Amino acid sequence: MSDAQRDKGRRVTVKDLARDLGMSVSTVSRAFYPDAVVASETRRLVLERAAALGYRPNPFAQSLITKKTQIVGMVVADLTNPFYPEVMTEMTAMLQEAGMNVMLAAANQPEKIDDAVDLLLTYQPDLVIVLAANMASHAREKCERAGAPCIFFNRLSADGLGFGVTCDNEAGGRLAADHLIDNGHKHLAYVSAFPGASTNVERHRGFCTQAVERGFAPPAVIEAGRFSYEAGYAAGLEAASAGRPLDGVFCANDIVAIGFIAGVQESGRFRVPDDISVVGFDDITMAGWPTHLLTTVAQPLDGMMAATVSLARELAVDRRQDPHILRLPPGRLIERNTTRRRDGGIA
Amino acid sequence: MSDAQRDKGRRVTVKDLARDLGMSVSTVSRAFYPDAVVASETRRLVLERAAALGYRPNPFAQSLITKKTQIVGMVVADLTNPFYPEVMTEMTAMLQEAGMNVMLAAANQPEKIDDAVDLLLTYQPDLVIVLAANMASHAREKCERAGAPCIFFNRLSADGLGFGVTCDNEAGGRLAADHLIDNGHKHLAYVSAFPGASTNVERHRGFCTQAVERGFAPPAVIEAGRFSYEAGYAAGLEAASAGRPLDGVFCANDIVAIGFIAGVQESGRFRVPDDISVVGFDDITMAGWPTHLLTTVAQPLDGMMAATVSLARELAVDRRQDPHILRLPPGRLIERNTTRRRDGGIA
DNA sequence: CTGAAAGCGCTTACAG
DNA sequence: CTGAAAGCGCTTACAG
Repeated sequence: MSDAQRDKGRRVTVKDLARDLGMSVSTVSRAFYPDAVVASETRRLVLERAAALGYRPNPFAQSLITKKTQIVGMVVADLTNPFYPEVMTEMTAMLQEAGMNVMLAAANQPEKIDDAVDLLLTYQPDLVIVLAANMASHAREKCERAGAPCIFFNRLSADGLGFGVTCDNEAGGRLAADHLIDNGHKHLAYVSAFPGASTNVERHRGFCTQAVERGFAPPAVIEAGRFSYEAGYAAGLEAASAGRPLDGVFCANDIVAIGFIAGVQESGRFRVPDDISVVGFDDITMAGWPTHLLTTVAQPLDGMMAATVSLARELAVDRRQDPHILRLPPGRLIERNTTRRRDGGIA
Repeated sequence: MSDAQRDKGRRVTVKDLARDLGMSVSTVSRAFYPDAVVASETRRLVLERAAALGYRPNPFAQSLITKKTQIVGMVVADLTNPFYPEVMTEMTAMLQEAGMNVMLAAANQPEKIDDAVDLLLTYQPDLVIVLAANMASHAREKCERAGAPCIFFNRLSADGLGFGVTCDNEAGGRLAADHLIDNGHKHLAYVSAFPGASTNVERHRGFCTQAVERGFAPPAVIEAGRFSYEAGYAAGLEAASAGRPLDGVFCANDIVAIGFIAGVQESGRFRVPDDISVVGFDDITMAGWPTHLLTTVAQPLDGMMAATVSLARELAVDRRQDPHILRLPPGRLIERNTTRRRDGGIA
């Protein structure tokens, strides 16, 4: 029985492995780095024995020297949108398959997100991925000062800085406008969520632009104010009571749309889709449930996650890369039961 | 300008701080440990200067010596239940407030959860919290061998080992039975989710026991098989078509109940609550939405999370504690719109 | 009460 | 190609 195995509670270290193999720790260590110069037979021996003993290098000791931690910080807040939990777990799984670990920074109150990020930075993540959070600019700067570039996923940084992975929300907004217009809708409106969110602004702009280009007046704007069911619901109730003519609505995202529809139905004055068609954005799982069957513009989610993970791998190796924004084409508009053709539709 | 400040990119270290203060690193280090013996004036000076320079001890260097990492591993999988994202982020926020950081282990396929846990263990978490995952026993053993006790949240470990924080699901099942029986329901059924889940088993048992004690036959069991909307939906469709008499249904949890109701409605043969009353379990946010207004047994979520965090703090200090299970009383039954009184009700 | 020294588990110049 | 040595940033006996 080897020394390493005898000592039960303790992890196997390079020293154990070196003694076991009758080599120096330097040689053993080098065997784990493909670029390091070691006799190939030596390397084979080391790796074989390491696997047998269950040796795993201690990442803390490693990072003390290499200044890399293989840790990805993930900042989340404001999880009223079911879009993000899906992304969070799926992307964590992908990052773990790439050998990186995810450390979470979460806050139950927006103003505490800064403390959470501070604590996270203590562990020197190689980079930080920001989901959903309205992270203040100084938080991003703090990350970068600590050597961790930030990738904003879906929603971009308010100041436009940092890395970003998103879809072409403007093109998505255009798809929604085309769908409603092609199906004969005349009275369009946009249900706006958080005004400070790039996603909200861009979807609105695309929807508007396309409507105008196709000869319509700029669509009315209904302010929901936040990306949540409750906000959508209130907006739906209010819009139904306002008495303004309305037959085609594009909502900032799915959860707002689902709330909006409930609000409209609740009003008892109009029905979806009989009187009003509603289009969402994201295609979250819930949108496909028989309960909702929401017509929506899909996000190119797999592509966005793949792009984020691949960018993360690059940044983990070399932080010095110019920040840029990756914008993927939106997914298709998925027609379900919350929109229908009106008289005069051309589609 | 101090040495530390001049050197922009680099973090302030104890050495910097010691030089700045004209003390030894030992003394500086001790100042951060309340139990260490240092002149109180010296400690004051150190802490003051540390705050000014933004010094934060490097947790990797610390953990190399102390063998504590202040890292909590959180294992998640199978996130079809919206209950868990809420818990995950809220509990992360609470743990961060207690100075601990959360590292995630996620897998998009159940069989990969083991690799994810292995990678996680590399970072030597002080303990592991298991959410939702059907973590195999050997994974728990692996954690414990690596020095990280496991806390199972909500759903207990299949082998009953490890720490656990859950609510008294059996009492919750009884509440559901009482509510339905008090309101005159005669034909009860339980919609069963994952048969291997302690929550499923216990809720079923409580519901059954209480019905029998009150003079009813053991309620029928409708197998949904999983804790998901889709599973509930299929069960609802099937139950509505089966033609068996049915007027009061208790579902394994909210998301199953929401799916079940949609399935029943879809069948067109019965309506909720006019023909069939449905009770869920959890009181997730969605249950309170006007779309659903689900009658449900609430989880004592705040209590469960507080208990978990406090147990985590204890275990982070001393791992040697006998594993035990904390079982909190269930929350109230919240009556909403998916149940109604039938003739003969006594309530 | 404080400081010099050893050491946690690694990596990486530097010799040989 | 390999090994001895230094060092990453800390903590903690051990002297004094």
